[in-house]
Parts: sequence; structure tokens; C-alpha cells
Amino acid sequence: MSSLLAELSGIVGEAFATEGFPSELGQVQSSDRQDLAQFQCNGALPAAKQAKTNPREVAEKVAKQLRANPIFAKVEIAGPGFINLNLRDEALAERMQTLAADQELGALVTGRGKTAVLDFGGPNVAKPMHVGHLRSAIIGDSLQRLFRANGWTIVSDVHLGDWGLQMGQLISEIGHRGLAPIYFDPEYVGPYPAESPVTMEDLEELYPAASAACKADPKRLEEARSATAELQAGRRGYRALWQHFVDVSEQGLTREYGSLGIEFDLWKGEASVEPLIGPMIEDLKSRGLAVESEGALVVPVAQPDDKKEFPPLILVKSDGAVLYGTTDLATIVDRVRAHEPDLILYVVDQRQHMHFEQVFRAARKARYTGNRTQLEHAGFGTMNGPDGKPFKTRAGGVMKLYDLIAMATDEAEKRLAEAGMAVGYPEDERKDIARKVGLAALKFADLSNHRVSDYIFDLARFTRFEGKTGPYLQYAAVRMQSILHKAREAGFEPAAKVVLHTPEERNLILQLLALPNAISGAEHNRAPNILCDYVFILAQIFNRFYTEHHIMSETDAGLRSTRLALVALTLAVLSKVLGLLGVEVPARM
RNA sequence: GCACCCGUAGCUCAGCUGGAUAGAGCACCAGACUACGAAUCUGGGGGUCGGAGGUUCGAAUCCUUCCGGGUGCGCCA
Repeated sequence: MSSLLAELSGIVGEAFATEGFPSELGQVQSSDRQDLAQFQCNGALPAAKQAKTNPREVAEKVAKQLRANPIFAKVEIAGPGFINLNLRDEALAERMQTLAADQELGALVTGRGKTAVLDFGGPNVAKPMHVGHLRSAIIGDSLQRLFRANGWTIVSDVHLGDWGLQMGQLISEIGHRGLAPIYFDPEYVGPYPAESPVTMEDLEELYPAASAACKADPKRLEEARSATAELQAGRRGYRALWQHFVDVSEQGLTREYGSLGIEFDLWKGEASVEPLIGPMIEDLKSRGLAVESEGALVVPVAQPDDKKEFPPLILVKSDGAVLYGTTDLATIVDRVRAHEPDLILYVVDQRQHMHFEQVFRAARKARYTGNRTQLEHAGFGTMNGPDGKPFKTRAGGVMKLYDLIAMATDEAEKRLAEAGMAVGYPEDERKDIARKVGLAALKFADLSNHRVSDYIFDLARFTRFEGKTGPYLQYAAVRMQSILHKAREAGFEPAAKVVLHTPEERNLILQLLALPNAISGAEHNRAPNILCDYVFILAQIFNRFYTEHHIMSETDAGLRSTRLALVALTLAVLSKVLGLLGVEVPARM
């Protein structure tokens, strides 16, 4: 569906064209001065500059044409040459009805026929998910929902970190402790046990121990490195042990992501492209793209216009092991082959920007992207604690995601009780509501920050439910559901044909009609915070409308049915946008 | 040292393909529950947009420079 702004820009653009100016100058935006007008066009200023005339004169010529169009209730020139526009109520009502009748409810078709692979730069195998993984999960999930809504075919891949040094660290730690000797016995040729020798809980203890050991003792680090290289070279026992790590971790991660309401199409990892790595390296070597340097095999990716020295992408370390740049490059080969995507989008911490730039350059140099695949890193900022430093628990450790969600849910339950909400509901339902409310608080707080900026993670603030929060929006939605329910019981129907009367109605419709712009802005900038802003303003405008116009006691059937139609459409839009943010609305709360 | 990101109200943050009087939430002050759910709503105070230059009819937004913070810079991910 096309947006109202696009429609208006078309009309005004035509008027500019008639006066001999480029039609792009007719760009219409919602007014900065809502007290003066609903919409504005600033095109007369650059037009006048170009033609070396007076901007008010140009504006007047354009305005004269616009006044002939019945869509406008008001066309005025203000200030240096702004064209201010108001629409007639009938025109607004008509477009609102079109939006209400649209199955897709204002979604775009920007992605029709296009495919994107979304890489969540997933957590590492054997490590529990912690708060640091929250952003990639929440932002990535919102982007996958948004792109899908706009018609894209999305292939999302959690992309586990399962092939690097941390695997060798774990293996050598287990070897040291003698936990599973059979996997380390080079003589052993029989089948390995189906049961994992370690549980997720074991891994959570083993990994930090292994990591600490390697830090403290260079010899241990050397062992871990060689274990990594042996694993990658295919040593049987190590591969079997590694498979257990992956299986055990995947179970845990599925549960964690599931509790956030996030799903992936693919549970691939770095290791899944292992068979492609050998041939890829051969290919790069034979074409002279990969060269020896300081004992390693690298792809130089510096460009003449670089403002500083740009390090090469290291494919193979001097000890023979590959790095995550190697697997990322091979993964591009794999994805281009499998999906022929238009876009591969990496939702990964902003600090890895340089890494992606290296990989992207190497991929383009080797022409692995074919002729249509764009590579893009949608980085995000760091999450800090209330002190502005990296987030820690009170005990100083890393906060696990599981514990964090539990805290948010508990807080939600407490707040529900305080507010006297959900009293007398069945236990199951109350728990479910608390879960939805707690998650909404977390997700909305994260998403409403601009993607690339760092932000302060303050659980106490996020789980407060006043103001610009997820629960505020859920509450608004629940009240809308409640009105519609009561109206249905009373036999009141929403109007098929809407007739406007008040400023509150007009403001609500204007915000509803701005939906496509919010959606396109969010997609274009890969910025869910634009959706957050949009939906919060929508809820605020609705709440004003709600206090001002009491629907159930309204005796004028026309007013009542128009307002019911507005409630119904607002609820539909609100639910849709919350859906794009991954926020669920309970039936009641 | 070099490169990238950031510096906006007491706090947490939007706005940054230049446009009119810089916004929101929280906090603070004053109001609104005998009506659809007050986790709500109405009104108010609060800013030299880090400093200084420049481009422009017009700069929070673009350029230069300085100050302050974060991050990254070849064998971790």
C-alpha cells in the first residue's frame, strides 16, 4: 500500500513540475508545526534558489494549483516559503477506510521477490547466553519480522560460534581432568557413546575454567591451540566430543531463545561450512588472492583510498587452524549458492565492524557475492550497567539471560499485584501475563534505543511500567480490546463509513495513516526504534482520544460507530507494530 | 599514534539525506477516578544541542579544529 505522504508528494510534485521545477521538490512531510498545519512542503525554497527568484512567489504559484484539488482543506504559505497543507476530513476518512480494508495493513512491498539472509552472529557453543546476547536476539528478531512483513523472503541463521579456539580450550580442559578418556585415546576405533559425557551445567563450569587456565599458563594455551587445529583437521575423538558440545548447547539455546519468543530458520554454525573451506582456500590461492604473510595465509584487502593501514583477512594461522573470518567468508559462499540472496545482513556487535569490513572486501574481491548479493553489517552498541561500565551482576559475574528473564517476570508479577490487575485470574494465565509483560518491558527498552548507540541496562528502570514502555503499550491494547468486547456485547457495530468531528479523531487518523512511513523508515535504516517511537505516539494519541470521548455512553449512533471503527483500526495497527517488535499482547491483564 | 562511533533538559534517550518555536519518558510542581480498565489523562517549570570557527537565506543536523568519553587497530570471537 502506498503511503499518504507519497500520495501528497505526488500531487505537490506535479504542481512543481507544471511550474517547470523538478517534481522531487514536491516532497511532503508531516508538519513540524502541528499548530499551523498537518503537512508541509519546503520545496519552494530550493526551487527559488535554483531559479534565482523569490521563494514566496514560487510557493504561491504552486499553492494556486493545489487549491484547485479537493483533497486539501487548506493551502497556505508561511514563513520564508513553506507550503502548509491540511486535508479535508472526508479525504482523511476515505484513506482511513482504505487502510482498514487492507489485509497487509500498511505493509510495504519493498521486499517482494527479494531474499535476505539474516545472521544473528549467535552465541558460542558451551557458553551460557548472557545479557550481551540480548541485543542481537531482540534486534535481529525484530528485523526479521519487519522484513518478512514487507514481503522479503528471510532466511535467519543463529550462526553459532562452534569452530574456534574455545572448542580446543574445552577439549583440552576435559582432557586434563580425565573426564572422558575414550575420546582422547588415539588407538580407539570403536563407536563413541551416544550420551554426552558433559551436561550444559558442566560446560558452564568447564569453559570459564579452561579460559582462565589458558590465560594463566601459555602452555595450556598452546595445548588448546593444537587441540583446535586437530579438531579442525578431523581427529575422530575430538569431532565426537565436539558434536556432544553442540548437541547439548543447542538444546539449551533453543530453550533460551524460545523463552524470548525467537525462532530461526537455520541452526547452522561456523563448522557447517567446514567442507567448503579447503576448496575455497585452494581457489583463493590459485587465483593469487591468498598469499603467505608472516607464516599465515592471508587475503590482503587494503584499498588505495584507505585512511589508515587496513589489516589483511587471515585465512589460516601459522599453526594451521582457521579463524572466524575464514568461516564467515566460506559462509558467504555457502549462502550465495544456497539462497542467491539480495542481501546478507549481519546483526552483530558494532565492535566487530572492522572484521566484517575485512570479510566483505575479501568476498567482493573474490567475487563470491555473485552479481546481486549485498553485504551489510547492522551493528549495535554495547549494553552497559548503571555505572556506564560493562554490565555485571551484583556479585560481579556475568548475568545469564535466563536469570534476567526470570527477574523481569517476577517484577511484572509483583507490579500486576500492586496495580490490582489480573486478580482472580487462573494461576496459569497470571503467570503467562507476567511473562508477556516482563518480556515486553525488556524488549521495548532495548529496541527503543537507537541501534548503534551504547545504552545503560537498568533493570529497575526497565521494569517500571509507567511512560514509554512495553507495558504501557500492552495496557493500551488491552483497553482497546476491552471496549470492543463490551461494544460487541451491547450490539454496537464499528462504522463502515467514518465521519470525523473532533481534533482527537483527526490526530488519531493522521497517526494511523503515517504507518507506512514508519515501516519504511525502520526497514531502510534497519532501525526498530522508529517503530517504537511510532507506536508509542499512536498509543498516546489514542489515550487522549479515549479520555476525551466516552464511547459506550455515547448516544449518537453515528459518533459511536465512527469511534468504534477508530478503536478497531488503532488496535489492529498497534498489534501489528508490536508484533514487528516481538511484543505479545495478552487477552487481558 | 591512527581510524570509527558518541557528547542534546537533573537522569535515560529520540531527532542528524539542513528548514518555522529542539522533543519524549522519568523525576519535580499543580490538577482529573459516582462513565468504556488511573500501569491512564490535562497543565507547568526545566536547554548558550560539549567549545570555537566556517558553508548557507536557514545548522542539533554538513565542513574544519579543539576538549571530553567509548570502541577498534594481523594469527581470540
